[in-house]
Amino acid sequence: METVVGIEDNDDGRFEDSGVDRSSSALSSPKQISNPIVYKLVRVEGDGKLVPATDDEVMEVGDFLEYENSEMHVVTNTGQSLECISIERSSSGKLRLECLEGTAEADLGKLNAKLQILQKVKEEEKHRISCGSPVHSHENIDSQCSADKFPVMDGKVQSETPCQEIPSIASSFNYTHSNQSGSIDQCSRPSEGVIESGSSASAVYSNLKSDISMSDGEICLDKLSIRELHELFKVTFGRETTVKDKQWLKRRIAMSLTNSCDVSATTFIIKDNKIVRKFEEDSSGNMNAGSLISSENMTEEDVNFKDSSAVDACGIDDNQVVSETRSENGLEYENYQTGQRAAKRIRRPTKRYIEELSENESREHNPRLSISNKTVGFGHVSPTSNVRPARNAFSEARTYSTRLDSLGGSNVQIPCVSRVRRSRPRKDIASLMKFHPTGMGEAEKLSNKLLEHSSDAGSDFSDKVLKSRMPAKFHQPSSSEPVKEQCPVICPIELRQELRPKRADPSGHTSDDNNIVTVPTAKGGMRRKHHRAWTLVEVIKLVEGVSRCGAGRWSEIKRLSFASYSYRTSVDLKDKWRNLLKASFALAPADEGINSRKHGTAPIPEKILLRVRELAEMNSQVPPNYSSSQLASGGGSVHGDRSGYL
DNA sequence: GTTAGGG
DNA sequence: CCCTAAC
Repeated sequence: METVVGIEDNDDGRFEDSGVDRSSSALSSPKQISNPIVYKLVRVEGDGKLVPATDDEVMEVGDFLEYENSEMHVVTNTGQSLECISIERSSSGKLRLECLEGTAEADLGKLNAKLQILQKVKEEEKHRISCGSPVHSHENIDSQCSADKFPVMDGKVQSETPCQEIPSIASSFNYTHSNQSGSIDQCSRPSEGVIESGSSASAVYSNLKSDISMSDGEICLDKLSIRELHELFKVTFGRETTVKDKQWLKRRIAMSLTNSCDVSATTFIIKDNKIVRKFEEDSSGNMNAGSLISSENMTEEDVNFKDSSAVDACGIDDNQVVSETRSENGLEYENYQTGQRAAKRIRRPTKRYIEELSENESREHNPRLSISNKTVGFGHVSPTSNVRPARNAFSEARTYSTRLDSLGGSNVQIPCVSRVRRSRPRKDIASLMKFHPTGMGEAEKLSNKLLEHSSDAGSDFSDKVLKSRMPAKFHQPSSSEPVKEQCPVICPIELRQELRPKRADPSGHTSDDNNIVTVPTAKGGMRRKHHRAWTLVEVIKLVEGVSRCGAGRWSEIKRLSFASYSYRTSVDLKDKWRNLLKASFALAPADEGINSRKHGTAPIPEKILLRVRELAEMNSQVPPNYSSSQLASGGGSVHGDRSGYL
């Protein structure tokens, strides 16, 4: 299920490349895997090296993971990110980052938190590695944050409103990327899509890193005794843990912290002092946390954090700020939890709120997408720990939403194709046609052939052809003997049509299924509009049906003639008939019989129109506009008895 | 549920 | 094609 990725920071301040890579890879890998995120469990040695977790450790982790998973779900429900990332900084000075992914999907927030943590860690590493000097102006930090947000925004979705959490996440991602791409060579991952915006962000990030770089003090959850961890856990989760696994506890706490980011920043009493101090000491760690937090919202606190972090980097210590910002250490996390929870909680709401908003918006755009987002956000977070910022959906879910997969702090943007398809039926049909040789085309061909036989050869395959042909056919019969001839003609047509319908049906179904285009209505509701052009065959059928059943008996006509056309409703028939009627009367009386095909505008064969008119007359459906005179002109042809037509 | 009419 | 009123 989940593996824990441990990233160590050596006191040296450098990340082991391997370690980083692992983390990144692990993170990245998840996206590949998609749902199941597999993390490698790594243990951080005292020296800061990453050591593959032993079976026992794995077991522990597994328990932890499971446990977490259960919790994770809860967390996810709460809106927290599934993954728990705990960053520990051992006294030795190594920073340990643990990422846990519960089976449950991680909330965006959690992911964000993770990412942030990871970023922080990375940052710290970077700092250590690249810069020993921590000093950077907060501006940098802020800019970074903002930049991160933006990038994130871009990457995820073009969310107009920056979501605190999301931004934070984004920032975190960015950070990670930036770290990876930029300062952190260690991170195997090259910054990718996310980085785009991140580039600037990365630069900033690098700055941050420098700022963040942990000077010395590291707070390590590791340092904490199990009991302490338990307490922290209890405080964090409100329940006691029986788990004895320190790592697990750490992770959990880290998770809570991540959550806590959302929840509260209050420092943990027990560890607060240590943590706070440590945080203070470790600007980098705090910075990370701060960045996370800040990312969520550029709240004052965040700013403070950043500032503090910056300050810390500079050497200035803001205990409070530091504590908040420094989440890396378990202590820090704790602090966050306790102290910042409130802030985080506040933020969370914003997040969710934002998400919801985004979702709503996205929904408006794409219901499905929005839904998916919702699911993700609330509890359905995909195992992959995908973070979908509402923004993604928000941006334009339709086309795609970028999905951020954070694994082990690596951020991946995965474009998600919105479920909603707006392609038109035709396309689908075309596609279907491709797939199904026998599709509409053939049916049409058949119908065309029939038509050709009956009347004249329409060259066109498509409806146009049919139509063109049809008129001739109809025309002949109508001219000579509307009833009889028409019947024969019609019959073939119908047969063809029938054939076609079957074939068409698939297409139609597909269209229905896939092609349904949802159009946002002014109301905001989605309106599914699947447009299927009426084919000549259909028109013919309709005419026939009307002749048989009489106009107005649409349901019956549908049953009889359009049984195969699932996509044609009685209303559709009615509408079409209405249009036909209109068209038929619109035709110049003189032209009626013969050249009926109007200018190219009216694809419908004159003959058909004539029939329509006849039928209309018979049924006295003549549109008011068209005086009887017109009908009269057509009247000659009109004679056809309904029975005859039938 | 179907039909008619309007948008 | 969709929506709604009316039957």
